[in-house]
Amino acid sequence: MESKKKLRSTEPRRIILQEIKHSKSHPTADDIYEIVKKKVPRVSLGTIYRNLEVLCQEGLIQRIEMGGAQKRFDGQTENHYHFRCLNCGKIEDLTEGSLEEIEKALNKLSPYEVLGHRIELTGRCHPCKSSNKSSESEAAQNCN
Amino acid sequence: MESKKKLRSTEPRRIILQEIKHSKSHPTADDIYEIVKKKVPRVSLGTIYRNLEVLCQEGLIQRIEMGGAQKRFDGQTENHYHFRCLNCGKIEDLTEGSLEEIEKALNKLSPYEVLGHRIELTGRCHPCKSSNKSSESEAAQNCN
DNA sequence: CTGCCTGCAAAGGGTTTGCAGAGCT
DNA sequence: AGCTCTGCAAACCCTTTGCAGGCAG
Repeated sequence: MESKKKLRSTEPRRIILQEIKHSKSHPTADDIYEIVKKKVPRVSLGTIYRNLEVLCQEGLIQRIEMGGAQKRFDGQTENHYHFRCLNCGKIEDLTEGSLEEIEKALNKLSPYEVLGHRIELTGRCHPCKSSNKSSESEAAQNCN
Repeated sequence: MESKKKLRSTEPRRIILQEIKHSKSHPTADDIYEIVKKKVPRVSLGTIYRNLEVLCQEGLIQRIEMGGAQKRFDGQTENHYHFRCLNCGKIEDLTEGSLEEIEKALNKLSPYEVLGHRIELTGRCHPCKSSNKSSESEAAQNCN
């Protein structure tokens, strides 16, 4: 299922992988570009995208493409769910809880062959809830 | 929560709303453009996008922005789930089944205030499964 | 040495926006 | 009449790609 080709270990590639694995912020391609540029000033955005693509193919990282404009990347490749704050846009992993019962129920849901699934919860993170300043309306839930 | 401003009833807007409500194919902006153009040849893509935006804000339609490149729109505004075929890209609504037990389990999942959620199942629809020609590899599940 | 990987720059696709005129209400 | 909506076209943003040179294995 994964390609397992021989990947070369180049400096940009090493840094990209390492940053995504260590980051908890689900960075965008551009976030990663900025980070890598600090260590490899001449790196280009094209290189970032090409490496993200390759690393995804190898199953070393994962793409998140649910709500929101830009794609984000996740170093955790196990199946898990995401919480996205409608106010500040932050994305967090949901790893706690009884995923099993959900997954069991999900598999009954489709008449087709189910190979995978994605779940994204939306709402407000604690900081946004307490500060209570809504930078985006709640209508964003249905239409961001 | 929804704006409920006075929307004018113009021909493009009427047709756009009607088409999305009647369509089961979760059309993209461009799909809608093609349809509307048959009845209003001079309509522009800008008008399509502006109206989709407004209709979303009013809660009359819904955006689907999970996997896949282009955004798609859905006339059904109730919370429901989608199945996307990894092979042909088709998106179908999942309305059957015990959504309740899933939703109950989901609400326990996040430490934050949960306002909504999206679930997308991926797999193969019947036609693609039987024809068995994979236009995209299954690796696409994690990385499309 | 081989061929993967890179930087650069241009192209691509989808979406948004500024403008002046047209159409609802 | 007044303000929204429209067509048109340009701008935008993110992402992808072609090319020639560079570097890992």
